[in-house]
Amino acid sequence: MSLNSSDLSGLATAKGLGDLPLFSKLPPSVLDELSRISGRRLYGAGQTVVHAQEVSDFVGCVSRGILRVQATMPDGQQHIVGLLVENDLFGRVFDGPHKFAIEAATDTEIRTFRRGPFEDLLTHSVELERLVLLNILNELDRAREWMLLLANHRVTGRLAGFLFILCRRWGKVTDVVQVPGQTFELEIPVSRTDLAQLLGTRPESLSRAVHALARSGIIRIESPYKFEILKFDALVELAGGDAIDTNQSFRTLQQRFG
Amino acid sequence: MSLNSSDLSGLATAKGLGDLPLFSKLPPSVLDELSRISGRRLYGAGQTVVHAQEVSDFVGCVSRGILRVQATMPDGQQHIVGLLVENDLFGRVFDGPHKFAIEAATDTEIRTFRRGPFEDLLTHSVELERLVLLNILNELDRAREWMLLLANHRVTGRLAGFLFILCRRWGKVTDVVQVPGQTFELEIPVSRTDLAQLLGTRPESLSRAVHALARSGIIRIESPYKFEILKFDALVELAGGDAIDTNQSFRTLQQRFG
DNA sequence: CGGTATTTTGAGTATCGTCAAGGCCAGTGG
DNA sequence: CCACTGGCCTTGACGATACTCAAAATACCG
Repeated sequence: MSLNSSDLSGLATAKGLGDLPLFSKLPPSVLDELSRISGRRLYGAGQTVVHAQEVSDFVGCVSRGILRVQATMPDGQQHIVGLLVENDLFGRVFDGPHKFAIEAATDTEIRTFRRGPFEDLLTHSVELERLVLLNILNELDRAREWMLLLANHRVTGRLAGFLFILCRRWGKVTDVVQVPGQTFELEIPVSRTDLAQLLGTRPESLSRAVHALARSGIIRIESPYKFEILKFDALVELAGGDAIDTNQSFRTLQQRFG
Repeated sequence: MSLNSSDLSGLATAKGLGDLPLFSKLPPSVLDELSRISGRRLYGAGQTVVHAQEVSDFVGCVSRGILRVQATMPDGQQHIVGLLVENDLFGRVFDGPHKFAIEAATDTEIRTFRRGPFEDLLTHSVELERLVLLNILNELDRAREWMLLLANHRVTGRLAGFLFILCRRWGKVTDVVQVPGQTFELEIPVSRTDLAQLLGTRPESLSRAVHALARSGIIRIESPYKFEILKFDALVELAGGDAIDTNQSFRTLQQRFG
């Protein structure tokens, strides 16, 4: 996982957008410009990438690891409102300060683009503009999915919906989901406290919910951060009316993995 | 920020975009193009503007009334994930089908733009592009605010946060908020059932919460759909850690209204 | 004025939050 | 190498809150 820093110097950085399949379809000239204003950053788990209210001077893209988008309450508590994984863009293009803080949930590598030049490039490249627009639009849909998830009244239901979304959304992210045979293996490198905040509950209740799912034979707890999904349809049923169209999403998932 | 409509008569209103201050700062040529591909539509309360999974042929902007963005569950229940008010844009630019249905919560008038030409215009006009991008970015932030709101464990807290956000966000929307002296008068033309879904609870619990707030002297119930906010700070306190930075938002609100 | 839909209220039950204690793991220091 | 310590996860018991079901009151509309 550790990247040798010497690999990053010189040519690797100049032409090194190969680690970002997100941009792979852009025209070479745009890629060239992008790589020119680009840099890499590494964050350890828990480090802050962007502070709330900060006017950051860069736009970022996650190339490895997980970032959490969170708000700090007046009383000091922190609530997570989103997670960013591989190929997720973040940054307030054309806009003012960030309204939420961004912290590394795991050791994370991000690709940065200087904001000013990126905005210029954005106005010149139709392709890049589309890319960014669609990315934000998708993020909006995901946020709304989260709202549906949080609207579920039972903690087990919210947890089931969460696991379901993870399977669907991060199906291709090797860090998080593996597919041994017919079951999924999820690794969620987030503390119980964080996960509880994310699902709008307390660590104790979340723990009970996790073990309730395990007792029902729906999941298997390999470690506190590693689950195996045994009964996918039961998960969907528990999620109840959580996801937008569980059926369609499930079909998509089945098509992808057989 | 209020633009006299007569000021626009030469450019915008002549072509009929004067009702949309959102676009007022765009260059005349773009306005011209916009009005050329534009139309008006009226919807009665309850009518569907866009079906879920539908690939709509237009991009819309609310000029009057309230739209609700909602998902239909497998069991038939409907959950609201967002509300659209005056000057809110909606539509999946460059993208596939809508993931959520859009219905009129009240009698609503929207301004439509044919999607293809709008996308073309978007790629040609930097200003319009920025406008759309910022609009979506703001919507994303609002969705995340909603997540914070829904993360509150008590129904009264969620309701308080909801009322707070309404005051802050629709402070200028005459349809919803009036400012008689020092108190706010909110009109929420949404059924209790819808409101309950929006806040992740049941109509009964919501009703109790509303009357609990009334008994505490925080609000006054004028009618089931019309409240007067009496103690704003108490509202904020009940919302607890709901909004991102209640303090700053409150200051903004105070500055706006004295 | 009457009929219908919506809101409100009430009583009982389930779920969840809270407080407290125990167990597991990793890092630390003797 | 082992005991200790601290953090995190888990478990248990209790109280508060919210959901369910049912009925009454109110508002809305013709």
